[in-house]
Amino acid sequence: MLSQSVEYALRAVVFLAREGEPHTTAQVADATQVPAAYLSKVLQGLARAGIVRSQRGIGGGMTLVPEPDKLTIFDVVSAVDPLQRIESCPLGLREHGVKLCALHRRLDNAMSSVEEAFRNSTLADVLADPNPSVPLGSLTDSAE
Amino acid sequence: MLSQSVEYALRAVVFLAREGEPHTTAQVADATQVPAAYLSKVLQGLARAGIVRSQRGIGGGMTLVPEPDKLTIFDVVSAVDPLQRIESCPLGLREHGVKLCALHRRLDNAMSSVEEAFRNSTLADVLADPNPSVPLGSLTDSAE
DNA sequence: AATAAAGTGGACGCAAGTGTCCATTTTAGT
DNA sequence: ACTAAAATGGACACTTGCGTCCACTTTATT
Repeated sequence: MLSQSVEYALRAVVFLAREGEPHTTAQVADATQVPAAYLSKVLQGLARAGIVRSQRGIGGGMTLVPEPDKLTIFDVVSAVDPLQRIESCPLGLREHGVKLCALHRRLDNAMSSVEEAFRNSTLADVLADPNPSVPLGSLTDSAE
Repeated sequence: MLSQSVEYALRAVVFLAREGEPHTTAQVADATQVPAAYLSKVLQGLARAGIVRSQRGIGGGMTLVPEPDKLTIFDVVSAVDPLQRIESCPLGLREHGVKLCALHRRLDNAMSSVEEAFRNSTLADVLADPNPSVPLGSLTDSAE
């Protein structure tokens, strides 16, 4: 339902939010268990969206731009692979104007609940979650 | 987010539920604005799942098997392209046992809300929806 | 038995998502 | 200036979802 790219992007963003300092793509890839070359593309997308800043050369790497409490899961999803809401009836029938038919109304309501849940989850929320299982095998704390 | 096949399957099922009588794939395709040859494959999937019964030969066609109030959107989605819930952390880290980390807990909660919404929508509900926009350009009533 | 209507199955083509590789560019440090 | 580190961009390969086409089988009707 959510694409691989979204999954990778979220892992990367959580990692960067937790670490704070700039990290190279290779480091992020290693910590998040994502193919480095592919993650590179995903991060480029995040950079274009202003979620991440990239710095070339020695000492460079990727840094999270927004404060973790200002960045939501929805923002990340939107940057990589936006949730597609159903705006108008896919049948394109004139009978259905702006209003959605019973079926698509229900489908879009489901999308809406997902969007809402994502909008209400900031990165700070995720990091602060009491759940003992850490979001990522934190490289620095107790990597293996 | 939901696949094209799911969209097509739902349109077909709504149509069949509304009509009652057996209809050929061509008729369903025409009424639902779906490529006939492709719809054929989708319907085969629904037939395998027992949601639809197919009858060959003259006078044959596709018929909905369950009563509309016993068939949910969830059933149709599951038959065609099941919602994939997140069972265990995709990272496969031993630290995370059965429990999901904060990130994936949130992602799966979103999936969960979608599943719940779909489980609570029967085809009968969809047909009975007060919404003026009909689910499909009903072929029989006022097709064009 | 012949015929026409209908679904079935398999092969194929196309596009998009995923993933890899490499040459190039930018940049910090010496 | 030189070098090493890092991101960037483009080309390529693989897989999957979407879609088409056609030969084949099943079946009702005459």
